[in-house]
Amino acid sequence: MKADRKDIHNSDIPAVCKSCEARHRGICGALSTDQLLHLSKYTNRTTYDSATELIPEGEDVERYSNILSGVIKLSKLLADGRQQIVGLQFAPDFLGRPFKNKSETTAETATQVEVCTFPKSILETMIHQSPELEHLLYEQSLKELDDARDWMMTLGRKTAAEKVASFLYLIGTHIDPTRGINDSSIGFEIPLKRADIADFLGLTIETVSRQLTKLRKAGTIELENNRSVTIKDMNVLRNACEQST
Amino acid sequence: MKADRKDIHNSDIPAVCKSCEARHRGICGALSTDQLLHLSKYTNRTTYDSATELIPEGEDVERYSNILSGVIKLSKLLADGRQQIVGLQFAPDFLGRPFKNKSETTAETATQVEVCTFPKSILETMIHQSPELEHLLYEQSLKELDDARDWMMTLGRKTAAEKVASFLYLIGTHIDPTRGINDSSIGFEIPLKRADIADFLGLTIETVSRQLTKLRKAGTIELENNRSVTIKDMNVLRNACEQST
DNA sequence: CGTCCTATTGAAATTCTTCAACACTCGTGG
DNA sequence: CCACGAGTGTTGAAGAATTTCAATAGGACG
Repeated sequence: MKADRKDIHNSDIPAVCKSCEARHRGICGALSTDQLLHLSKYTNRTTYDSATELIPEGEDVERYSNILSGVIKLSKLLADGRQQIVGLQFAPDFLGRPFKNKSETTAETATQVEVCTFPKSILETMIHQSPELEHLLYEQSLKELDDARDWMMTLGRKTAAEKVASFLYLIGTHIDPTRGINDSSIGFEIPLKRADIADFLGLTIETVSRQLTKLRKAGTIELENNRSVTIKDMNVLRNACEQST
Repeated sequence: MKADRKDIHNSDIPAVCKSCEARHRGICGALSTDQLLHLSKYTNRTTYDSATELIPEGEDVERYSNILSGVIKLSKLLADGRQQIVGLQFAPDFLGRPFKNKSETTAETATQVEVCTFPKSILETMIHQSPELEHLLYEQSLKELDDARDWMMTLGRKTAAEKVASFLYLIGTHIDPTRGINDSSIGFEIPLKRADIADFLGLTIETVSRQLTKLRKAGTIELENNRSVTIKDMNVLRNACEQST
């Protein structure tokens, strides 16, 4: 992957892009210095509060984004109010649905979020010029598809206890990119409130709460307050995601 | 979309490709006559019986395919045997996971299936030469991602009755591409047995059976035998996919 | 004709939800 | 400074939906 990135001199890079994760691990890594410069003329860095709706379901989107920090939830709504979160996105993910005017999902911030937005048209022009850019977008979609299908297993076949464990495991493995892969114990802030967790897992708030209590009483996790959790041993948690017994 | 396809003279097209749906609506539409000719040297048309495992989960895949007829199910397995079908694929879908050696899912025929297979390496070389080909593959992945997320709503938030209705609606809208969009009544063979339907919906065989009986008694469907069904009115069925009451 | 595979149906058991009460935190305004 | 209300989370008890267990039936095939 690294070899695919354009060989650019750091000095030529637009200032806003210099230390940007989207350039290192996101889609901007596919762009040449010239392209980066061109794009940066139209970009807009913005910080949003938690619980801000960025892309309403079914409405026209005029800008795409790169997520710079924070967590975004993608959700769907039924007419009677039932909700399902169909994906979580972390930095430096690309946010948007290329080649389609209307989004199939609502995108909403779950935490405070910083994004770098740019007009749809600019990116789509660049896609036509740069197969490498389209390739990176394609790769992200394939990854999202793999993730979505993994989660379908969780939604369709796992018990409430396994679902909650799977959720904590997912967050634990995504929230902090700098975490060593071998750290068996980690602590973090859960980026979602109970209602969101419930909507992500296809459960009720109460069931989520009860299962968290059960994990706490079993010693698998510690809950400092509602949001901050410590996984005592990720291996134990991983086992809890799939109780073969 | 049609304007994007290469302008080719019918006489130059390889014989096997002439009436192939993969060329009209599948990924081969992105190929020039020369490319089609090149690819066709390595293709292999095969027919498989129902319940044949084409791609085992986690194993190396050496060939990709286009589905020419029939239905393929993509599934995942937990250690204790619980199974979830994470997608169904119909003609002329492309089958395979590009840019990854190991498949994340098992691909198995649900019905008798005819495929056109070709070596992974040939396609991946062509992808590098033809951005248009990669674009079509990308578009299919985006569609699969949209479908997967739709289904996550079904798995996570719908009742058993709504799930079974959603399944019949999905099949009814995919099984016969020639069907008029306005036909309110349609009949078809359900391509999955009860156990598969259950694995697709995250239910048990018994619950599926009971819900089908309920739909039959309500007059929404007719069941000629276990496999062949008539939807009396697709609009009524669509409403049953999401009972707002 | 017996066996395997598939599907249906009933009754009991289980899981999860619903309903209800209560606790905690935080910001605001008296 | 404290009271109040909104928002969030926990816990218990009752209820509902779905699963599990068990029995039965039909069709395909040797």
